[in-house]
Amino acid sequence: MATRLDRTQVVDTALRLLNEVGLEGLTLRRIAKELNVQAPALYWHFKNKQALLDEMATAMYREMAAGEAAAPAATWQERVADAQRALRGALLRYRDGAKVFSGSHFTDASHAPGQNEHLRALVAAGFTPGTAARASFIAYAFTLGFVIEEQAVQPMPGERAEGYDVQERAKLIGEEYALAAEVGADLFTDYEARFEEGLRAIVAGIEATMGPDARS
Amino acid sequence: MATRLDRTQVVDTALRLLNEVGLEGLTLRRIAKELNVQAPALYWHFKNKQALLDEMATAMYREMAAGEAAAPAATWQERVADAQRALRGALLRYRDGAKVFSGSHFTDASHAPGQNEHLRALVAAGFTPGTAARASFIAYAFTLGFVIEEQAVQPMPGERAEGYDVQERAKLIGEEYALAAEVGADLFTDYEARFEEGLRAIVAGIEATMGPDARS
DNA sequence: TTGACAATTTAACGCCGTTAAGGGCACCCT
DNA sequence: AGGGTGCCCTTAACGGCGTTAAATTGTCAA
Repeated sequence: MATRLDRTQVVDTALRLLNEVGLEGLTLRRIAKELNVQAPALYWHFKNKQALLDEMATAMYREMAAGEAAAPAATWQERVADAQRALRGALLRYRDGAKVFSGSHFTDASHAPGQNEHLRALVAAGFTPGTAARASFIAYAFTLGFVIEEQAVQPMPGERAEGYDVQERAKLIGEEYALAAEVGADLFTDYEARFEEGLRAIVAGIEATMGPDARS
Repeated sequence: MATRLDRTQVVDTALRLLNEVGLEGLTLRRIAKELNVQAPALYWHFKNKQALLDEMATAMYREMAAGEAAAPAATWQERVADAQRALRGALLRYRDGAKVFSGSHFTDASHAPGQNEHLRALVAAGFTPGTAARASFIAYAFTLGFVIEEQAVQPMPGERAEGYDVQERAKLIGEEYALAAEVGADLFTDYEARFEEGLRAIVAGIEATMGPDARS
């Protein structure tokens, strides 16, 4: 009935479906159904499920690059922060986005232009290429870990997973460990502000220990 | 034949098996076989597979706490860094350790004492409880993201996953994006030193923006 | 009109997590 | 000593998963 499949169409459908059913529910049969097709048809376009997931991760990366390019950053500090904001935004756009992303490889070189430009800007600011790359990776690791934890608690903006009730947690921990009990709200709410706070710390730390003017 | 099962025995066996077969190969049937038992027997001890994985994550956390307590840290900076070193060590001890850990909940409060003590030390150094908790979470997110990426490239110390050959990557990216191509070695090797470098940056950043003497 | 080849379907395989039902075995009460 | 009780495990089975093999359709060129 409908026109024939192509890779892009499959990837788009799979990403849309991801938000409805989550990574666990994202089966080839379910994706195929959404495309009015039988599951083995997908194997004509993708070697296996992992190849489809890889393509999905690459698509998410492209969305990130688009979001990043929108605003031209003045300083290297803002550029590093903006890149992480764009990455977090792209990951949050999809249920289990961070897990899908971290579990996948890029198969093509479509990330190279953006990455190259990012490094170029840091080098222009005084970083060596190696230091620029390692510093960016540190920021990337922070963002990835942050969003993985964030999405464990808030699968989608506005939703809340079970088992992370702050007051319940406090009761479970008990009075003996009052400090640990009291910080529940600081750990499981207000991710937006806490990400910004983390970004400030990461950028300041890179500046102090790896930056163009670092004393080391 | 053998003596009866208990939860601890199942968790220990599952963790040992994890290193042989990885998270993907860690099936209930395989675990049961290792215990000379049929798969449904495990359901007497655990509500479902996730409950077993949760217990495995908790066991990993206990190993971390043990590794951390070994060395008494002098400054809050060293304490934060030591906690992350211990966490990374615990995650690296198991194949896919970071993924298992990040995908699981603690079900009991056995993490409370260590967490409480950690916060207590930071508060004694001049942090507010909330700031101490948020700063620790930032460091934790970095470590988690770092080890997830590390284990994607090096599933176990000494091993190397396919698809991360530095020279192949450089060839794929091509000459047009020389900077991106050149930093391959900075991104996919020498994780030990790069983790320490990241730790220095994180701690310095926390100190500058959230610490007891931060200007804000 | 026929043949080739791309794209899909049908059928099946072995594995997965999980549930239902029943059986053995230790222990306790009389 | 005998019978019940409840823990712990087995056997059997279910539906669904990713994946493969083979047959089938649709499309377009010669």
